[in-house]
Amino acid sequence: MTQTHRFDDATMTHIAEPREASADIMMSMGVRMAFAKDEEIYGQDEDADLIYRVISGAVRTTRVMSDGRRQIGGFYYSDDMFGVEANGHHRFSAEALSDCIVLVVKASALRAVAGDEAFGRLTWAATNRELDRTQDHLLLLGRKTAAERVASFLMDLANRRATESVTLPMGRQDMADYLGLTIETVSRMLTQLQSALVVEFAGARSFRISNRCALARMAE
Amino acid sequence: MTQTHRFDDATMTHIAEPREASADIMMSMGVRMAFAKDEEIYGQDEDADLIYRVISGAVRTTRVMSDGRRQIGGFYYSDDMFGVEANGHHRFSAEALSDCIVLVVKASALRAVAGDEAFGRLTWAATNRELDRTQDHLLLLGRKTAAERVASFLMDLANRRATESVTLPMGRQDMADYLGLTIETVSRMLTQLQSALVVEFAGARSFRISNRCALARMAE
DNA sequence: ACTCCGCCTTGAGGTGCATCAACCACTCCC
DNA sequence: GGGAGTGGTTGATGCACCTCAAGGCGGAGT
Repeated sequence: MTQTHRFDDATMTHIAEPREASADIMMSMGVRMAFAKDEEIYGQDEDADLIYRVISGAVRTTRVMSDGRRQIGGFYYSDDMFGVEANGHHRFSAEALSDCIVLVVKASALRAVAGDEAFGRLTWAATNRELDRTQDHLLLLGRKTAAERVASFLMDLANRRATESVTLPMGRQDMADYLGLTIETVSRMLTQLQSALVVEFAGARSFRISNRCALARMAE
Repeated sequence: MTQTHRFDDATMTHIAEPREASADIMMSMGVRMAFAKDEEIYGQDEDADLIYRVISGAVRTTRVMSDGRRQIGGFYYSDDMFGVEANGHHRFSAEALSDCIVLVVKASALRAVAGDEAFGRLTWAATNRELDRTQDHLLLLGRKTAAERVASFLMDLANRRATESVTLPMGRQDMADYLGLTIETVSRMLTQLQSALVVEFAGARSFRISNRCALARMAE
């Protein structure tokens, strides 16, 4: 979990400033679009001339294999940018995790107005945050046990939020497809974490960390 | 495997030009360094003011958990750049896969000489290729079976090379740590692919694809 | 040739997670 | 309230991969 802390620090320092600087421009140029839960925002292999930013709700990016196996690349919450691609096409598809509102801006237009400099900073920061997250995710999928994956996931989520009680914006299937597990295993690990008095659930979608050290230890 | 093809195409079109353009500058500014097999090139969490490029031999990047479990992030071969970081520190460590020669350039100096423009293109291209590879890797680790992982790996390797017979530059342990498996499982899958007449090995480190379609199908 | 050594393969057995199948808790709608 | 739908949990069983333990094989040194 030192990885995650490092990443969070980076978000605070390097990225917050340029993100804020260009945020106003995005806001003024962008179009707000509403998406219903599970609605597709863009598809895998589609051309990507738009960049996106979550205003409210949450978004997931997914890649699906021919036989239906699904891998979720990431979750995006308020103020997170997504859909920034360099090669001009999307490598994942994006779907609304819940009903949500997304700010959509035409990349070429943003570049023209904000200038190459600011646009570059913006996309660079987004891409880099993405790479960082993906690399942590890689270790999780490659080498962590089911219990560690679930613990890591809850830890990450709690770190983003900073509130006492955390709401899970996604269902078990989405957690499973992010963690490379099945819903049943996710469920079992969650009850296991509860009986170990590490986290405490109020309903299926809301939890509190009872023992942060223990959770960090379990996340490796 | 469409993913991988897409990536290869992208390398050819988008990236080849700027990479070549800045290559000369890197060559002229850089220092050639030799590393012995398994020698560390840089360490995880070290500061990153240098960028690297493989001249000969090969390199791996790794992340190690406290209890010794290891995940390999990627392999780098001739002309591949690695070690390009945005936040100024390395998220993986890098080690020589074999005796190798690496071109090392100070990032800040390269930027000063080549100009922000060219430097930006170079690092952007490198980061983006990295993200692309890592995202494919994510699906592999999250959702593919052992057989599919090994098949994908051989396919990728063969696609990079374009020669009839392909030499594996790494041992079984490195393959395993890249694929999220154990050496035994990797070995078993390899013999399985051989008995299915999909690939043919000449010794442990060299193979030929006998049936490319079958291999592609097995890689999903 | 012989032996040593690192690397790879093969086998036997165990286990962590998947699979299959109930069951439970909510919510919605009549 | 009853019934149906949706999402989550729990249990029994199976299997894919891991673990542990022997070999086999090829290169380097003598």
